[in-house]
Amino acid sequence: MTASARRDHLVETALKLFSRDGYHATGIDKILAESGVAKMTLYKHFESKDALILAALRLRDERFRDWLTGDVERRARAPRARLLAIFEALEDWFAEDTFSGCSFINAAAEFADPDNPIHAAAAEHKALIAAYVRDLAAGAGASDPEELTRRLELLIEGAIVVAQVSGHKGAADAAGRAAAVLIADAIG
Amino acid sequence: MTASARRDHLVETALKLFSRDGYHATGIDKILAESGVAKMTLYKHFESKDALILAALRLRDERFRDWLTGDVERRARAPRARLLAIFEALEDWFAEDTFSGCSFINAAAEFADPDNPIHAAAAEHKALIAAYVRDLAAGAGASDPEELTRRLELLIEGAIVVAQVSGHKGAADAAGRAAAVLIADAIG
DNA sequence: TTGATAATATACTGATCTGTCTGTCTTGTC
DNA sequence: GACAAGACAGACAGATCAGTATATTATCAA
Repeated sequence: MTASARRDHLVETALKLFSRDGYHATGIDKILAESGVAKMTLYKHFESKDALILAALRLRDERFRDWLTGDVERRARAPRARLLAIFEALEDWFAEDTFSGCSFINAAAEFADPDNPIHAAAAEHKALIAAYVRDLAAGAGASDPEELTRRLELLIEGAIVVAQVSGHKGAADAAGRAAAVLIADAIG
Repeated sequence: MTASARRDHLVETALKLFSRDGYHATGIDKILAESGVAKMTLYKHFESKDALILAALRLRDERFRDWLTGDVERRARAPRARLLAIFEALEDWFAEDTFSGCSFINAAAEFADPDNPIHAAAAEHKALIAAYVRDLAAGAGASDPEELTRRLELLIEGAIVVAQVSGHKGAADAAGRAAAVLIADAIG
């Protein structure tokens, strides 16, 4: 196994455990045992646990946005339909048996200080998602794409939280219905 | 100081630190140092740290719902107006300098297992909030109060998350405007 | 084959974690 | 004032935490 493949495997394992068990609750040793990587190898690639967390979040960000945009673009073609397709995609996500909320919301919860780089990475991820929504909202002809984006973001984040905290997997469905109303109001 | 006052002070301190720094990141020793209570006193009142977390969440649930309903009822009288007043109340909450998200969302993030009593307490809190919204939605004459409640819940949770993760304190405002649209759609 | 590179296992810091134990001191009550 | 209950401080257990040091083994190119 090459060095960069080992690094990737480490980050992959870290992401899985951080997402499942949380950031503080997941110790370095558990990640090492699960990945079969030596401790010195970890600290050759990353200067600290926080740096590993950041790498895991970067991987998650990349992977999640690739999946979301790909899935949405497969489901629908017109921007307006794609806005609604976001919520169909969310529904599939919530139904995964490994679903345990959004890694970024969870990270921001554990690292509450906005100046913490981990918290900042979470905010950055949300900003990138919002940018994607904004493109679609503008393409759909919303009179105020910014405002529509803000509103749809609320539904997206709300659906994620309700699905995770209360276990209502139908949250995405309800969010989709609410989104339809808000989109109609914003476009006419 | 009487025994129950000491217990209350302990729970109070625990709630403050858990909310500010997180549940795993806050050690028993820090709570004891901050509250000036001896370790044995803690373990006389609570059998474990988890039991203390549960007590802190119970206090928070009680206090938050009292504040929310009181604030909403002070702001408006008609059920429909009260539904909108919820978002004005949220705005004030987000503006507090100690605001660091919802203790229950954060707890559910750190204790992801739905069977964990702490996670269950978070779900219970959200169910009680939803019940309050449902009463208002029914009183406002919504044709489907359940559905309107689901939708408003998404906006409420979404606003909390956006305010915390992205620091957009205006999230409550946007949520209120979206709520107005959804309420008009649900009532006419 | 040789030499360099890199990953390995293991042991070790020193701190911190939850939870237990002991013995002293304060408090309230009769 | 005597007594009992409860809270105190502080040491301790045993585990785990992040991170470092060392010495051995595997890999791979020249």
